[in-house]
Amino acid sequence: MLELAVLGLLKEQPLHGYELKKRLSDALGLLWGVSYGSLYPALRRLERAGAIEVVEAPPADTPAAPMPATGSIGGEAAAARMRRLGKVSRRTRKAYRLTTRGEQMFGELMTSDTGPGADDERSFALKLAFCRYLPVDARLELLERRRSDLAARLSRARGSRSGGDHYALSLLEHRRKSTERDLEWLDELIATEREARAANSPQQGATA
Amino acid sequence: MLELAVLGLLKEQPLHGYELKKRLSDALGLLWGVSYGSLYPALRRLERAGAIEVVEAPPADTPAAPMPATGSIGGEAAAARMRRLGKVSRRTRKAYRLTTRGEQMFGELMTSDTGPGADDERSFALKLAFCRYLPVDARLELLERRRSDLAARLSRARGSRSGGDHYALSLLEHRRKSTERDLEWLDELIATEREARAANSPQQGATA
DNA sequence: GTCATCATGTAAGCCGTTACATGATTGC
DNA sequence: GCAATCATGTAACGGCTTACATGATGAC
Repeated sequence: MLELAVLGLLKEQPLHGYELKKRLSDALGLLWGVSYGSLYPALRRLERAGAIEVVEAPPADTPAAPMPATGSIGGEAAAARMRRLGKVSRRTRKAYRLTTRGEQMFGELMTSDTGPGADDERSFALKLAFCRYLPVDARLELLERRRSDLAARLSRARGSRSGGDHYALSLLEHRRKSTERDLEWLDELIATEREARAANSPQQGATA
Repeated sequence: MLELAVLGLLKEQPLHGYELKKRLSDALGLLWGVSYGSLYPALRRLERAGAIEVVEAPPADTPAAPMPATGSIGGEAAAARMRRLGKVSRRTRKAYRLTTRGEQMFGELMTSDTGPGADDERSFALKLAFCRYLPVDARLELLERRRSDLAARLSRARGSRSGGDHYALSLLEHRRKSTERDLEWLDELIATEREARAANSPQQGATA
């Protein structure tokens, strides 16, 4: 999971560990707080696996300027200050770039439904955050897999005997409603996706 | 967390490992799937810590009969079949019972806000499922602590720059709504709790 | 020179998992 | 006897955390 997050971030631009950590904690951090103790080992694993490599030419000091709203904020403040002061800040940092093998690995991780925590909340959220890199069909498959997982959970929840006191019941009920709303949301996403696909290949029947 | 779940279940009645696992997977299992590999070591830890002890007199073969809807279902089927057939089924099982130290430990775990995963979803759900054992004030504190955690998360989510594409935005928006609903739900629980407290000690001012 | 920040890493440990090994009891 | 189920455990591993150790750079 961490590796997927790293690969996804590096797909956009080369970054070094410190910056990666900040982006994981800022942009995606609303749903994740990663620590150095897991990030750096992950980077080494990925490097050994040939999925990423150290970039020799420095990455022009976090070049998020031309893009409108892609990067994080906190990381930019310091960099912007340095730029204003005319400093380039060549510290001992190692920026990593995705290799071809890394692209491939990213694709595998994005579409795999096996492995630990394949159907959990965070895993899906992460994949959704990066699913712009997927072809439409894979995107739809991701959404529909999640949908069927949630539907299964919901029917289990509905079929379960209501064992417990007021609090347990309230909890179960709240979770049930929450899952129902998740399903509605997913249905919207799926519908949008289907429309987009239909618009891109209008020669096919629309109701298929 | 596992230990809290075990203590909570044993508070109701003595159980052996196999049955505990079933209840964790059935009743609470909608939000948790525990394996033997973690359950039995946890039982040993708890026993060494003096929180639970092996019950010598067999616990009358899972005596959930007098209670209306407290226990799980799946576990009862087998037991009921045996009862029908007149067998008592004295296998090599070890039933555990909560000690005084265990009661104390349960209280500490229920009210502690430190430790790993103190503010995560599952931890709160678990505590809520057992909070009938808490005094009203502790219950309110639990609910309000959770409320303030969620409120903080929400304000962070609102203040975050909307970095990302359609999918990331949709995800953030959905999570924001979801958190808002969690807060509403918590507010209901808190209100109910306050009413109950007021009803139990009506000599105090109602608007305090 | 010293402090804050940037930056990279290691070590120990927690909490849980899967897979495996073992054995008792009962139904057939 | 044999298979299914009940029941208890161990071994190996995974992934992530906290705490710690180290050092470069730049502001003042």
